[in-house]
Amino acid sequence: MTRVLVVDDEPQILRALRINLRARRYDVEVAADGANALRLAASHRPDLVVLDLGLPDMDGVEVIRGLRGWTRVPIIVLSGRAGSQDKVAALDAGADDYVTKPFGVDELLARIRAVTRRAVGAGEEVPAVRIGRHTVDLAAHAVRADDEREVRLTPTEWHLLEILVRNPGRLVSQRQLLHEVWGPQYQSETNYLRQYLAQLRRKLEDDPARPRHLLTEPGMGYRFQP
Amino acid sequence: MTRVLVVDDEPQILRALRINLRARRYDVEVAADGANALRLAASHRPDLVVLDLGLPDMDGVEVIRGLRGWTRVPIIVLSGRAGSQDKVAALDAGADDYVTKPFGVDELLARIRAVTRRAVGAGEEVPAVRIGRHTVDLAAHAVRADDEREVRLTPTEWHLLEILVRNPGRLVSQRQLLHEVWGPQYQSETNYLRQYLAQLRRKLEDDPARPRHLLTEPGMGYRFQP
DNA sequence: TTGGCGCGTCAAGGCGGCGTCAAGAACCGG
DNA sequence: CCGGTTCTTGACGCCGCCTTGACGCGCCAA
Repeated sequence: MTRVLVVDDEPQILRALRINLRARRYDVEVAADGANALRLAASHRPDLVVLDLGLPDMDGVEVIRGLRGWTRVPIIVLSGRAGSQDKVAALDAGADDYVTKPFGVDELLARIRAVTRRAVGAGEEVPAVRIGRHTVDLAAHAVRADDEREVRLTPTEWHLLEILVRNPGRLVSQRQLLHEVWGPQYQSETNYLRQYLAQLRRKLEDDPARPRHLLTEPGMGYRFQP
Repeated sequence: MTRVLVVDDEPQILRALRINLRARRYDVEVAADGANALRLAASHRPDLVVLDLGLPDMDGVEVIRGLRGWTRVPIIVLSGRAGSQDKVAALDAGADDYVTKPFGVDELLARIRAVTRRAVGAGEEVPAVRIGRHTVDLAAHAVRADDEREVRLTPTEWHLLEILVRNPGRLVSQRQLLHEVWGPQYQSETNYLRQYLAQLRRKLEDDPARPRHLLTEPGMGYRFQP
């Protein structure tokens, strides 16, 4: 059964969605604010998140980022704001769809079917990989050495490592890395990549001079080798 | 570069989308009716289809079904019809997103990024090809020998190999290879091709002196034989 | 038979890209 | 306001990739 996490602060919408989704044989969890949403998502691992952007405690886009830090679960955004800026921000933060209130329940259900249909086969991921003597736990956003010592990574280092780890064995182009970490206007500043890859190797690889997991493909990009 | 097929019968919309997408470095093909859309999709294998539902020759939902019969390429529907029924029908036929006209270009671009982002690594077909004792994985940009050893290719070698492999069994002319790899101003520098084909054979063929997969067609071009 | 063309092969040089170090700028918490 | 961390920018040596030239061979036509 498909598990859905519905995040909204308006009780009547929460109730309406719960009833409709339960009737369609979905397994429904609900949260009324961002903090609870992130907590529930981590503990219950839903197959889909329906997220209202107008939450009392934090910005909806921040919730998206919080989820995207460790999971690729489909996210459908509900919002009263129909502005182009809001849509672009939410979608680029990692949302899969954006529905403007007021919305038809039929339409929302169809969009739910659309995103979940595509998600099957994407497969559950293993958010814990090993690099040298270290374990990278994407879900916990932490790196532990074998001797229990924590390794600290800066935000940029995390962002970079995350992209590479999410594409195990695959080459990731320099352009793609620059785009995703520094923004679309960066595309030739490869010195950034050299700098941060060196940092990551220093912190993670057994022999930073001879990386075995964070590999350079000269002229093309970088590759994480499990 | 991401290939986009835009299907619309209104020339001004076609033109606006083509300009905007080209400016964002998308490779754009256009079609004005459903029959041409299906034909172009089959021959050019786009990474994304933007489809107007109001076509002169056939119903848009039929186009979606025609595509879904053989490909999981992401489909974004454009439509002037805002009715719930139309949205549900298109989405359930296999569309990934539904945008109502008039739409903001920024929003459409964001939705394009959203669906393509999800598509990478998901439903992609697995273009893994064998040459001699080696497996060429185009998606991962990697070559593995049967004994698990990685074979490293330079960017130019990759570029060349990719063109040949994407045209299995077909003759690719020297001019086309030079154009695509070195640029339009190169057309007679066949020594480059000799040089790099020899490299590829050395790295991939069992007996580089007697290639069985990377074949020369004297005076014309080269051919990849699966 | 002989010449020419096209292809495969080898070798050498230039140069761009990569890893590295270092220092200044920007940012954040106290 | 200050100290520490993080990010940005510049410089430099070196390795490897791209380019280029030269040579031999086989095929075809004259």
